[in-house]
Formats: sequence, structure tokens, C-alpha cells
Amino acid sequence: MVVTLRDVARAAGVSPATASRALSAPDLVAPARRELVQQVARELGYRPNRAARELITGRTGNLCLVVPDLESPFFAAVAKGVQARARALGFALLVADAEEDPRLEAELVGHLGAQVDGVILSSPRMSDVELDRLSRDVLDEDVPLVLVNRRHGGLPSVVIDNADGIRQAVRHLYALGHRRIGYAGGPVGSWSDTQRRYGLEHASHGLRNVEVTDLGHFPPLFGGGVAAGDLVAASGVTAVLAHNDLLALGILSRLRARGVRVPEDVSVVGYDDIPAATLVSPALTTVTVPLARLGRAAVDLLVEAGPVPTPTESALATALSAADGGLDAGSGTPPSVLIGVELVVRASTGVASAQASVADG
Amino acid sequence: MVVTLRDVARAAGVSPATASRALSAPDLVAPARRELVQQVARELGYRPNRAARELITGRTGNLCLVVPDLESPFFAAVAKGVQARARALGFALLVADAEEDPRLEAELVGHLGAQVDGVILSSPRMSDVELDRLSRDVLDEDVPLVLVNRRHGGLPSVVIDNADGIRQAVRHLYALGHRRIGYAGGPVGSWSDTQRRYGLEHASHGLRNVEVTDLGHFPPLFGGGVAAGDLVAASGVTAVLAHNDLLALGILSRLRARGVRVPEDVSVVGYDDIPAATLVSPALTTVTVPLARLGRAAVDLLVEAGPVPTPTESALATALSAADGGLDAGSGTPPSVLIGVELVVRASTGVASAQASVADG
DNA sequence: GTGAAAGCGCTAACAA
DNA sequence: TTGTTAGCGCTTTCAC
Repeated sequence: MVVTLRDVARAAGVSPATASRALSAPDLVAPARRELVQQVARELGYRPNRAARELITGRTGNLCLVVPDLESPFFAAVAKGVQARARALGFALLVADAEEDPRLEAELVGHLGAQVDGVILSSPRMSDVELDRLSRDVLDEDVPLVLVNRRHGGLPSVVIDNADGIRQAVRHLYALGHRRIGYAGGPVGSWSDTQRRYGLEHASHGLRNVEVTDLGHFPPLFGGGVAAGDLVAASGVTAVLAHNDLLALGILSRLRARGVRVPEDVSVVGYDDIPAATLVSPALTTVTVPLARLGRAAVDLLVEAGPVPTPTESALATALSAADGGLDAGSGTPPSVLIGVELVVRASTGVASAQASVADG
Repeated sequence: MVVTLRDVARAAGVSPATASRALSAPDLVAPARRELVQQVARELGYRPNRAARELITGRTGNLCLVVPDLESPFFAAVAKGVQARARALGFALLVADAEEDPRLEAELVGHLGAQVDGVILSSPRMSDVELDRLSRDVLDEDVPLVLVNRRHGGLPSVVIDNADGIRQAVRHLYALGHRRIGYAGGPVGSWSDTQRRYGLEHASHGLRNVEVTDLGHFPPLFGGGVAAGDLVAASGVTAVLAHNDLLALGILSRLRARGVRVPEDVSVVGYDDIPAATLVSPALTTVTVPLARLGRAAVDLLVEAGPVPTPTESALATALSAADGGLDAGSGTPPSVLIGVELVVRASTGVASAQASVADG
């Protein structure tokens, strides 16, 4: 029924060992026989049994990604990048949605970590101790863990330059004449929110006469922005920075509903540059985060961090098909990658109006 | 180092076979020993080796989902549903993004199909013959394939009631006084677009004086809608049905840019009810599709279609932890599931204006 | 460079 | 009900 390596070996008139080598470690076999075996394998439609190989090598050829919410445009974009890069390197990708629940995240990492060669975790809110526990006690020693958009201890991670994005946004607003700037933050305990608040403080210190108002913590969702919108209006700021685009979109919506004009009365800046940022009117000025690159970088880090990537995978793939896979393992990158961001100015920001305040009346 | 079943067996003073049974088929073991073995397994931190089990049982405990674009809100929502249901049934989920390329879809199905217990494929545009080839020649006989949002031959599938959604939309517009209705279609060859055109024809036949204008085929994206928007304005229709929300959003945007008011001059209806539909102003009247349910139903179908779900999985899980997994396999459902849809009226539709036409001038 | 043989960890006959 | 035995398909020493 199913073609096994023995079948190939027999048909090629070699031992199973040679057949195995011809496909998985071609260099060890004399060219003539190597060609022959590969030829026969192709003709017979041989498909190596992953389970058997995994049993002996300990490698699964799978990676896994755990995110809080697959439907969020932020994580969807990251997932897309992760998926693409994983495939390019010959890995399949297990994806798990933790439903915004840090406990479930930990459980999923434990569960899936047992059946993959590496784990990518994006958990904005898991506690540091839990993170420690995960990487120390839950995962096998040889299963590397890479953090996305979060830095912690010795764990490899890919993060974006949160502070710089905020700095760019603040400078943009400052240049437009804004002096009273509000910040609508993300959830309490969110790592990136902490980073951004830090960046905000520093950015504003360098500029004279700037007054930053902390509008509080909000769920990083449209609904959170609606609530934040009222605070924006009440606070008398002429511009507001939102923790992310969804929040900014909610603010935009609420302000319009209240008759506050954007950008004439208030300027709004988001973060992430999700697709929806350009679907609204006025289009959202925001900090572009190369989300897919974030995902790709995470995979690369994982592969570097892990036990040397089996040459087997790609060798076998090329042996069986005509495709050539360009496996490029970088050399000696540090355990943490910083991804740059860039402010993109659209229609939601404009010069500060003379009559600064739009306070409630 | 790693605890194997033999270790457990030895520590419990039973044979490996009994240990295996105590964990995977508890009913076959005397209560006392069963308890003992499970206890010992827990204490030793035994984790079954999936590869070894897979090698002998042929079951991987994994399902796989192939979609054209993980970042699209439509597929992201479906993926979320699939993921949740798969996990509830004890399966991990491999996810693959085919980058809108039917050829890549086929390749991915072939590649991943070899290492999973079932495949869920959402491919709006793969040709029927290719679909046949996939299920017949590419996949192993015992790897079931379920189609999402597409019906074909004998393959099990989960589809939404495309025609009914269109019907509801048309009736809504008709009730508002619209008589000249445009349809901005999806890509040529899209299965659901074909269905919706069919529904459109039927729905309009039943109503007097309704004139339907086919505005053509568009990429189901915001950009496609921008192009469609001009045709809407030029066509003189008072209302337009878009193939999906993204397209509708693009139309909305373009119409506003041209000074055509929505809904005063033209009413716009979308399809799918993606999150962004409520982020814009006016909020989009659209046909709500329960995307997550679509995904869940696909998993259920897969599990029913496949070889009897191993009791092993859940039994072992419950044996090793305190958690109880509620595996509920439905009984004798037909191979194809139809999911109902519902029009949700928001602000983008209104009564037809007297001066029907907004033709170019 | 090649083959023989052993065994990865587990389950499934078959006996007892 | 339990244990013994065999073997899933593959890789990998170890001889040659």
C-alpha cells in the first residue's frame, strides 16, 4: 500500500541503510547509487514517514505559535509572517489561540511544546514568573522558546522599538504645534504599554512646554477607544496618542459622534498600522510596525536558538522534488532582535488649533 | 532523563502492556492496578511520546487548515473557530497560508495532509478538477478532507446560505424603495460569488420593477471596492450589493470621496459582517455570517468523516490530569452542512431618494 | 562507501 | 485480566 524505505531500497538493489543515507545524507553515498536511489524513490512515490523519523531523531519538523487572539489584526499579521518563514525553512506550524487568557497560554505552550522543535509565544500580559516557569519547567530543555513583542530575562525575543515609535509620534505632534498631548494606554500589565509610557516620558522631557496627560488604561480594542474618546474630549488635550490602532479607531469614532472634529479640533495617532487604519476617514496617522517581519524574525531566532537545524529536511526535500529550498541560517545573531518602526502621517493629525481646548461645556 | 512507559511500568510493578492499557484504555485494566499505574505515571511526570504512538496507530492527533490568507478577517475568524473546536476535541492544529495561490494550496494540502488526521480546506477558487485530484490522488485514503464555504461533489463541506443572504439583502432594499440595484461581484471563478449571483437573479425575479445591474467582478478587497465605487456612481443605481464587506468598505470610501452621500444618495450592503464593518461611518449594513461556527462545523464534520476518533486521546488526558474533556461526536450528520445567515441593518442603507439617479454629469 | 543489526517508545496480537 | 512478543519505519552505530 504505502511505499516504505525498504521498498525503495529493494527496488534500487541497495540496503535500507544506503537508501536512507541517499535521501537524508546524500554526501555519504557514492554519486551513482545516490542518483539511482533518489530516482527510484521518486518513481515509487516514496514519502518518508515523519513519525518514524521523529521517533529516532527527536525532531518533529514542526514549530508552534501561541497568540492571545488569532482574529486580532495585530496577531494575524504576525502569524502570517511566522507561517511564511516557517514554511520557507521546511517547518509546519501549529497555531494556538489562547483566547486572551494567560493561563491558557501557559497550558498551550506546555501541551504543544512537547510535540514541536520550538515555540513562539506572544503574550503581552503573562507574568514574568510564569514566563520563567514555562521556559524552565514546562518545556523540554531542547525546545527553544522565543518571545514576540516582549522582552524577558535570558529568553530570546523579537521586540519592536516601542519608545522610538512614541518619540516619533510626539515629535510629529509637537511640530504641528501641539503642547497638550493625551495618552490612551493599553491594559495594565501590558509589556509594550509599559515601554511606550516610558518612551512617552522621555520624549516629552526633551521638548519644552509639552504637557502629557495620562488618560488611563484601556482594553486595546475599538470599544476601549470609545470610552477613551470621552476622556479625550474632557481632558482638553489637542492631540492624543493611542496605545494601538483599534483604540485610536474607537476614539476617532467617539469624537466624531460627539461633534469633535479630527484633526481640526483634536489630532489622533495610533500604533501598529493595521489594515483598518486606512479604511476609515480621516485615515489614521499611526506608527507602522512591520508585523510580518516581526514574525519572520521570531522564526529565525528560534531556528538559531534551537539545536542545529537538521540538514535532513531540506536535503530530502530537494532530493525528492526539483525544488530548491534556500535554507539560510544566519550567523551569531544576538538573542534579542529589535525591529524599527516608522511614523506614517495620514489625515488624523493636523496643526494645533488656536483655541487649544475642547473641554466639556 | 525522559520518563518512558517502561519506567512507569517498572515503578508500578506491571508489564509495559498493562501500563499502556491503564493509560490508553483504562477499561481493560483492573481498577486497583489502573489507579496505581496512573498515580505512578503522574508522579514520575510521564509524558507519552507522540511519535511512537503515531508510528503504530497511524493517528497524529493533528488536524490542518489551509486558507488563502490568514490576515483576511474572514479567514482569520474561520481559523479561530476551527482552532477552538479542534482543541476542544483534543487535536492540535496546523495552519497554512496559501497566499491566495490555488497551486500552493494544493501543494500544502499534499504536504501537510501526510502528517495529520484530517484537512480543512477553504479554497474559493481552486478548480473542480484540481479539487478532485487532491482528494483522490494526493491525500491518503484515510485522511478526510472537508471544504469550507464551497461545495463540490462528494466531499463533505460546510457552506453558508449564500443565496438566502442575498435574498434578504434584496428584500431589504426593495422595502426601502430601491428598484435599481447594482451588484459588485467577487473574483471570476469564486464559488460563493457564483452562488450569490444565482441568488440575486432569483430574488429579483420575485419582485416587480426591480432592475439589477451587474457591475462586474472585483478583487474582494478594499481596493477592489474603490474601483467598484466609480462604477456604482456611473451606473445610476440607488443601491449596491457588494460581494463582501471589504469591497463594500472600498465602495463606501470611494463614494464619499466623490461626494456621493451614503445612504442618502446610494445605499450600500456588504456580506460577512467582519469587525471593520462597524468601525466605519456610516456603519455597514451587511449579511452576518457566523464565521467561527463555520469553522467549528468543519471540524465536527472532519471528525465524523474520519476514522473513529481514538478514545485514547481523551482517556489519556483525563488519566494524567484532573481535567475532563467533553468529546462529543454527533451522530449521523449529512456530509454537507448549511449555515444560515442574517441581514443586519446598520446605517449604510436608507430609503431610496426620489431623484433616483446619481449618474455622472 | 556500504551493509547488518539494533533500537527509538509505544501498542496490539496472541497466549496464558 | 495480564504478560510476552513482535514490530510500526526509520536512522545510526559499528564493522567491513
